Amino acid sequence: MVDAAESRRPGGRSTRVLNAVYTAVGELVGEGAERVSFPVIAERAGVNPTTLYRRWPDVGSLLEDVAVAALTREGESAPDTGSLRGDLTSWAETISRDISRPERARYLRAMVAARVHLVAACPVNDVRREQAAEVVQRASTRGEPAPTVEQILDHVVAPLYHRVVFALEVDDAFARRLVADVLAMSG
Amino acid sequence: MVDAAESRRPGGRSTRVLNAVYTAVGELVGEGAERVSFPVIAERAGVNPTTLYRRWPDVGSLLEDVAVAALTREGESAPDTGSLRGDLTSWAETISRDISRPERARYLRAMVAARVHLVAACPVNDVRREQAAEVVQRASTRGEPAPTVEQILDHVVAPLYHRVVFALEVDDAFARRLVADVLAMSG
DNA sequence: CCTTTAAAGCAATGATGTTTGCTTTGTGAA
DNA sequence: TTCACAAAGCAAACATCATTGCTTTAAAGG
Repeated sequence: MVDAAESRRPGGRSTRVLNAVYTAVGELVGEGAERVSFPVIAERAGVNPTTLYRRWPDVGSLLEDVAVAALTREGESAPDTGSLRGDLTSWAETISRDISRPERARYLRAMVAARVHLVAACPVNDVRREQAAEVVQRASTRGEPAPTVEQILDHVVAPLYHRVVFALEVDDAFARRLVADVLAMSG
Repeated sequence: MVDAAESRRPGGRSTRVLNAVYTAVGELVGEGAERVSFPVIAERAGVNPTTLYRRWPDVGSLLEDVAVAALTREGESAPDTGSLRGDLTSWAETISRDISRPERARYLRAMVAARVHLVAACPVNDVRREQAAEVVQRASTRGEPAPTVEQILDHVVAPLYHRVVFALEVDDAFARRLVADVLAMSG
C-alpha cells in the first residue's frame, strides 16, 4: 500500500506522479480496458514504466491501492430517517446504486481478481461496519428491536456485493427485500 | 465455451488434448501458480501453445471453461435429515467446506476475474437453486414453515460465496449462524 | 543559495507472450 | 484400405513485458 498522504514529500513530484498513475488506472479500468499492464498505465499517465515496476510489486497491488482509494472516499454516515426500516432501506439503496455503477463493479472485480489478502482488513469493510453500527445504535436508543451489526453485514451488504461481483442484477427492489428479510429476523 | 462432449470426434486426439489442457489448468490453479499463461499451460499439458491460442480467445475464457466444468461436476442432491434446520445446516456446511477449499476458492476468483457474463446463467447457480428448492419442498410437505428459495439463496448461499470471494474467513459456525438467521425470518 | 538524497527518467537487455504460414497427424467416412 | 479434412504441431517473426545499472531531476534541510 502506497499512500500519498504518507509520502515524505507530499507536495513533490512523487505525489504528482502518484496522482497521475491513480488517475490513469481509474480511466483504464473505467473504460474496461482489456490490457491493464504497467507499460500501458505508464503511457496513459505520462510516466516512465520503470517507476511503476519499482513502486509496486505487480499490477494487482496497484489496482488494489487504487480500488481501496476509490471505494473508501465516501465518509458519509448512514442516513437518519427516524426509523430503523427507513435507515436501512435508504442505506441499502445507496450501496446498491453505488456498487452497481459499472466502474465500481469493475473495481470490485479487479480487487477480487488481484491477490487481495487485505480485503478483510480493508477500509471498505470497516466503513460498512461502522455505518451499520450507527444505524443499530440509533434504533436501540429509540427502543426499536434491531438485528445485530453482523446480521446486517451478512444479510444486506454481503448479498448486494455478491450479486455485483457475480454479474447478477441489482436494483432498489432487491435492496428493499433484503432489508425486509433482515428485519424479519429480529422482529 | 468448448465442450468435449460436443466435439465432433469425441474419442479422438482433440479430446485427449482438451483433457490434458483441463487437467493442466486444474493443477496450475490448484497449486496457486502465479503465472497461468497459455505457454505455461501448454507446457504442463505437453501440448503446443498454438493449439491454445487457436482454441480460446484468451486465458480467461479457458479458465472459465475449466471452472464451470469443475464447479458443476457435483450432481448430489441436498441431504435429507428429517428437519428443515438439519437439511439447511448440513447443506450449508457442505457448501462452506467445498468452496473454502483453496483450489475452489481460486476457481471462484478466476471466474469473477474473467469476463463472466455467463455466471448468471451458469450451471452452478442452477444447481444451488434446485438444491434449495428441494429442501424447501420437503419442509413444506412436512408442514414446517420455511423460507423461500430466494431467501435461502440470498441469505445462506450468497454470504458464503461473498466471504470466500473476498478472502474472509468461513467455517461451520458461520454457516450455522446463517441458517439460524434465515430460519428466524420465516419462524 | 548550496547540498543531500529519494525518486523519476533513460536505455539496453533478456524473458515471455502472441501471431502466422505451413506441415504433419490421425480420425471418420467413402 | 484409402481419402479428406479438421485439428495439432512446428518454427520463425514479432510484440509486449519485465529487469537492471546508470543518470538526471527536484524537494527538503542546512
